[in-house]
Amino acid sequence: MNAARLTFLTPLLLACGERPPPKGEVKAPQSRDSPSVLLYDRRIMKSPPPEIDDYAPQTGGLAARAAASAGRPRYLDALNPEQRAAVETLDGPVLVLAGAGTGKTRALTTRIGHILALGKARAYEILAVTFTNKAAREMRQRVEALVGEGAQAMQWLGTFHAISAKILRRHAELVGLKPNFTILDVDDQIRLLKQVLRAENIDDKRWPARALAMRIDGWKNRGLTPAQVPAGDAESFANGKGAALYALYQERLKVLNAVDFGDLLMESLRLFRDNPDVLADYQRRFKYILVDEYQDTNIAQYLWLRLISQRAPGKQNLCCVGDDDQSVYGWRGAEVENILRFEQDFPGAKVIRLERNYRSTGHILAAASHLISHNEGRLGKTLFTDGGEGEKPTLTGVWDSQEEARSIGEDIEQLSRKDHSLEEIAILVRASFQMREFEERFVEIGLPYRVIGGPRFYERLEIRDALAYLRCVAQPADDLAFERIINTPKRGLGDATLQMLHEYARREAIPLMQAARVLVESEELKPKPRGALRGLIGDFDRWRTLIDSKPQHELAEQVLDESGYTEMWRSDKTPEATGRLDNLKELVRAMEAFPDLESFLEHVSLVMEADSAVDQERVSIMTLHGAKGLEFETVYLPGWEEGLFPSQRTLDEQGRAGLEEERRLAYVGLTRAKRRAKIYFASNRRIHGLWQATVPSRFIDNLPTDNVEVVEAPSGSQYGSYGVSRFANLDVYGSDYSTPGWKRAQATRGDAGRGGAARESRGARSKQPVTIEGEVIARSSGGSHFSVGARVFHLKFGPGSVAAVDGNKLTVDFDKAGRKMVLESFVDAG
DNA sequence: ATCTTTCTAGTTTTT
DNA sequence: CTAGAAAGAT
Repeated sequence: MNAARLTFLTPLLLACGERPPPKGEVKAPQSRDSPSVLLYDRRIMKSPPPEIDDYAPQTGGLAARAAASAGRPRYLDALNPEQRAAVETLDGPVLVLAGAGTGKTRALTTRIGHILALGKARAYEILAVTFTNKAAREMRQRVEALVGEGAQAMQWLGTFHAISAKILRRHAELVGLKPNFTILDVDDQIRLLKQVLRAENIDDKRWPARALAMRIDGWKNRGLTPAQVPAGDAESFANGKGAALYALYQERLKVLNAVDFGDLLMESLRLFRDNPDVLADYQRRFKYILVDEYQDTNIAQYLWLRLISQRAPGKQNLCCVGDDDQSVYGWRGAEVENILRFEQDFPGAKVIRLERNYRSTGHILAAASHLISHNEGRLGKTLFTDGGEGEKPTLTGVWDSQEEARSIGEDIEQLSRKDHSLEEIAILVRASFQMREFEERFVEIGLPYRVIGGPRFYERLEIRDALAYLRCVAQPADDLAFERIINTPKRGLGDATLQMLHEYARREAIPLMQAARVLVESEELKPKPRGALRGLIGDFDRWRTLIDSKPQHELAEQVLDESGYTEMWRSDKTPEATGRLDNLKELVRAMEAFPDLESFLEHVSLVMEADSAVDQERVSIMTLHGAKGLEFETVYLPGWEEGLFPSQRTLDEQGRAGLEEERRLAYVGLTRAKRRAKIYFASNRRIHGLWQATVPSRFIDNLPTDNVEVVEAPSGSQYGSYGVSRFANLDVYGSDYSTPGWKRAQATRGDAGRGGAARESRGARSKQPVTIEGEVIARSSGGSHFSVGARVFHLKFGPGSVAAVDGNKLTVDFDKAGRKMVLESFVDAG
């Protein structure tokens, strides 16, 4: 205990003005037992961002200014009373419920500035956790803008995973790891699981490694070790072998000295539980804890926070900021319950609501608020704005997804002609397959666009290959990396050779690289692979001698050239080869910014992203999930159809909770808009290659009539007139609720149909030309039920005969288009 | 060992 | 429909 306390003081002393000693002489803060801890800490000193223990208040900085004017600091004046409360309520647990666009980040960063200004804690005594690297970066920048250079001393500002990794490296030995453990990405994880499955003779056809990976992730999200996996859960995979496979996987990870993302949290939990003194250190160190996007925390993260925030009773200076209405990551383990339960979890917690919205106009806010009010499990907030009413969100029905893209494209061009910046326009889709049609259309009309969220830089094939080479150089025991590149480019080292290496490596319990080294000297291998393998090992040995003498980016270039990897793509004639070569160049360039190879690799494993330059003005196309936290003048929300949005799958798997999460997603979408929100739905959409008739989303019924305007698709549109009649159909479906999705919703949701939907759709109806509506209703309610064999005519598919009838759905064999499932109301008697 | 064909499955995504 | 992966052919 004593030792622990003393070591804890070390950084404190350093902080009081003394410069840290030169690198080589650094005394490890946690030098209790393991020599490798010391080793690691030397490593850290070199890595970015540097550990700055010598923070001193800047002369022109905030602290100084605050001290000078003994009254209330200037920066508080820029806040509204609630935000100010969020900043100034420093002691005890605080939950800030921050609605969309209410200045959440501002409150959070100002709070950090405030703590520093008052001298309540030093920068390195504040723990600030975010979910994404982007959020962390943004927070750092904004704190920096507030307090100057001091923000760099925020060494505990980062993602849950980055901070856990940092803690774990310091105490790796205590959880059976070496401090230089590797962090596996999803790809490695799956390949490792495949090996485990094969070793257990489990058919990875029937039980795919991906599925197991998902389960294991799920367990880790819930903080469950293999032994703690509930029996029922374990049953569900490979006839009850789930938990056992999980255990085997963990064993393999330990052997490889590796962790996956989930382990970063799991292992730090274990570290804290098994080593109360270590935990106590951190509890003492972090005088103030701030958590962003609390609604997205999973159970493991919640447990982690609970442990680390338990200082002396009643002194949990924990401030969580979040919005229960924006919790959209339930499917990957986030627990809305965490935020709903905050007051019970942290007794005496103060709850502060930020409800003044600075982003959207009145109508948009009203529409969004009304929509979300259909959810039940929420803490409840009422957003308001002082800004004007603005334009009403619009609702447009179109014939099919192609017309949707066409129509939105035209709309954007019109805005663009009126000097609307393309940067301020976004198309937010539910699922990424929706993006393609927009891309195709935009390419056609020459509208510059940018797809956000696609495969990220570091996830690309060529980048992963290149990284695997570098990992092998830096880390000869990295089996997964070695395996990845052993035959890339082709060297004639195929399955047979790899199999042999594996067997030998397992028998001798040594890394693959070492096994290769031994086997090359033997006669086990045929001459050809033997020579190739010897060459490869020789290359790696040579590159490895250069680690300390050559800058890492030059080394990388050399490795890629000499291995033949660059050549492989140069001789590749496929169209994407040039792009891949460019990416490799970009990778080498990105490496220059790092002090050495190791710190680069650490950065990459945690921060799987690279920033791309903003060149030209472009429209953004992204998923609703990807749009969280962003804002745009104009937002297009296409694809509001049952089955797509809300997603049928979510409904099937999560029931009512899933529906509410989807609705929150709709809320997130609407609240991204500052001035204009434009909702679209199509009557037909191609799903898995075949055209399906679709039904407008029930969320459309959740919108308030008074704040939404129904508009026709642009008149130039090919199906303009159908657009109107299709929209009239909205009422037909909206009021007879015979769709499968609706029935399911009613089954899962006790109070379904509370009348709201019906009431609202009537409003929408009043805007429609009566004649068309009458016609459509007459046709639909006239009960013209088709029977098997009847001849029918469909606008898109032409003539056909009915093969089967299922409620209002018909299976029709069309003469030209083949067999399709269509809704009864879309066909006429032929 | 590698190239070609066949099959199958198919949200959302960060770390 | 279409990308990616696994089995089959050379």
